[in-house]
Amino acid sequence: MDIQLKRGLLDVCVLTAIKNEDSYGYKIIKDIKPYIEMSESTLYTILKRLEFAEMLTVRTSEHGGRLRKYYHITDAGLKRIEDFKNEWREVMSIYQFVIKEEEQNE
Amino acid sequence: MDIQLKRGLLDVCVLTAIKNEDSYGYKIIKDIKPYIEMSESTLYTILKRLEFAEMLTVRTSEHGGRLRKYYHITDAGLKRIEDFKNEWREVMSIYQFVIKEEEQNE
DNA sequence: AACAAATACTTCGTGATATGATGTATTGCG
DNA sequence: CGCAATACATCATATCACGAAGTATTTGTT
Repeated sequence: MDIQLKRGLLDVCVLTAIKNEDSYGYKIIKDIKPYIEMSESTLYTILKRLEFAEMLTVRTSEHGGRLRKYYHITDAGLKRIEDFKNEWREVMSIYQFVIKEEEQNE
Repeated sequence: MDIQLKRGLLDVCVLTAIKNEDSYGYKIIKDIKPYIEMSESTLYTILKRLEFAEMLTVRTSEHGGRLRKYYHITDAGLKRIEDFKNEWREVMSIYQFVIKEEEQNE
């Protein structure tokens, strides 16, 4: 999938993945995979960015001898998802513009 | 509108704007404006990129004493629009993922 | 026991890109 | 004359996705 097209979706996908239940890096990637592919370096970059933006909080926890960082969504994170939903109308109108012009030639 | 969300749409919007009729920078911005805002520096950067990628060709022409560069879409440009349309299914599945998870909380 | 694969997180460098700021130059209008 | 509109160009900057490479443990598999 085109990188540029992904850019506007990745942050919201990650937030969605932790919305109903706190989750950790490795699991987030696997949960999102059916919808969108994301490398580890990309995910951890995003998680750091979202933490800095206070859209999620982090809690470190031991699990089977391995370190795990659990991410928890904040109100700002929830609002981010709402904003995305509201902006989707604009996105669809742009999509319609592309499709409409297209049809004139078919 | 969120910059990241725009990134995947701008190129295709510009190509769509010149698809049915050759056009020039200033007009493209005005035609697209109802759908998506774009500064001049952004547009000319995009036009140069699309020219380099051979998705459009340029023809300079005099018009009322003023210089005008007319942009004409190529087959590769048309294919770019087709690819965008095909990728839209993936985009919508991601959108559904966000919406679906959302509904579980409402 | 040896080895691979899976789990889990981190850091660094790079290339792509949207945009503001700034500049040049002409036409048209009041 | 002055200003907005027309029309294009360049530069510096900040953001960001990603590959590469690394560290470390656990869980199969042979």
